[in-house]
Amino acid sequence: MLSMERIIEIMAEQGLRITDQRKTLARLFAEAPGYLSAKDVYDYMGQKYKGLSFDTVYRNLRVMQELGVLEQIVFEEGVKFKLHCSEDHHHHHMICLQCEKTYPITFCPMQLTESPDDFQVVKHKFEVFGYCKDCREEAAQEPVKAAAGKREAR
Amino acid sequence: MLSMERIIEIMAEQGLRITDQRKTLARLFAEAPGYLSAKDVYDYMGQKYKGLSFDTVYRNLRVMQELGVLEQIVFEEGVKFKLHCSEDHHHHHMICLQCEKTYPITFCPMQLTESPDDFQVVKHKFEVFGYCKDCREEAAQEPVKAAAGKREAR
DNA sequence: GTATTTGCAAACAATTTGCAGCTCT
DNA sequence: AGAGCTGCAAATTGTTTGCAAATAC
Repeated sequence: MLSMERIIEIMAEQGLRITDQRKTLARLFAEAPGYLSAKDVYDYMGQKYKGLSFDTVYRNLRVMQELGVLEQIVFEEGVKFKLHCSEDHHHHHMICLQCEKTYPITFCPMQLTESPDDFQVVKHKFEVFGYCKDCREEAAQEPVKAAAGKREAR
Repeated sequence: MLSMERIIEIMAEQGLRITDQRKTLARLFAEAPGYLSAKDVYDYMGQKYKGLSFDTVYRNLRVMQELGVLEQIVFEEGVKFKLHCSEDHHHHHMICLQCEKTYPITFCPMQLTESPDDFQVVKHKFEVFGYCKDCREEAAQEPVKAAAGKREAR
């Protein structure tokens, strides 16, 4: 995964200016374990920069996404961002519903899927959602939240 | 797949009123081959009902979705609707990027995916996008659009 | 010094809500 | 008749834009 320094470097190489705000943003994503929404970013950055505006957050998220530093995913609950996976081999993710951390799945179902009716495959999406080990252990300690971990897998 | 009559029946059973507009809506979905956005529905319905308002469309889509008649899917381009799959066995879809028609995939990759790190799986998403036979043939006739069919599969 | 960034306000798109009148049953 | 629909206007949410002032290089 990219380090904060490397992110800044990439941005600088493209002629972008390295503002204090962008450094913080780079650090935030370099350290964030999971997905972040625009609001998450705004809330976090807002602590440090009073008077921060939402549009700047959006602008920077977009710039970083166009640069290939961030990847944007559409969840049912909205759009979220995280560092673009640098692994070059194609892979998928297991995503924790609690902490939103992702775990790679090397297996790709596409190899095993036969295309009926001459369907020409262009792209595919395979995502697994659930609870990661850490969150399950945490849940086991807090009886209130434990129930959430009990749903049936399918 | 549900027929227009069956949809109306389901709605009536729940004490919902069967308005002319809802009948048209039911027919639209019963006959639509692919996904429809709220705007698609509005545009179509608007032809017949002048003075139709967007909020009524949204309200009816929501009602039908809560009833389980429609299913809602979030694409990158926005939210779309289609009749809920009545097949009771779990399955996935191939979705045509041109006509948005869907083709069932019986194979489920989840059976073959091992969960590392004690990840407790709750749900998963597997969707394949591409061009269906019909749209490819159409594209082959129209040289302008043919290029769209040439992208690499992965 | 100059091109980029930023915050502000305002625009925008998609969706939801409150309300008064109209319509199905 | 009465509960449930509908259209209207207005509110909400999420995101984008134009502009002048501030800042990085």
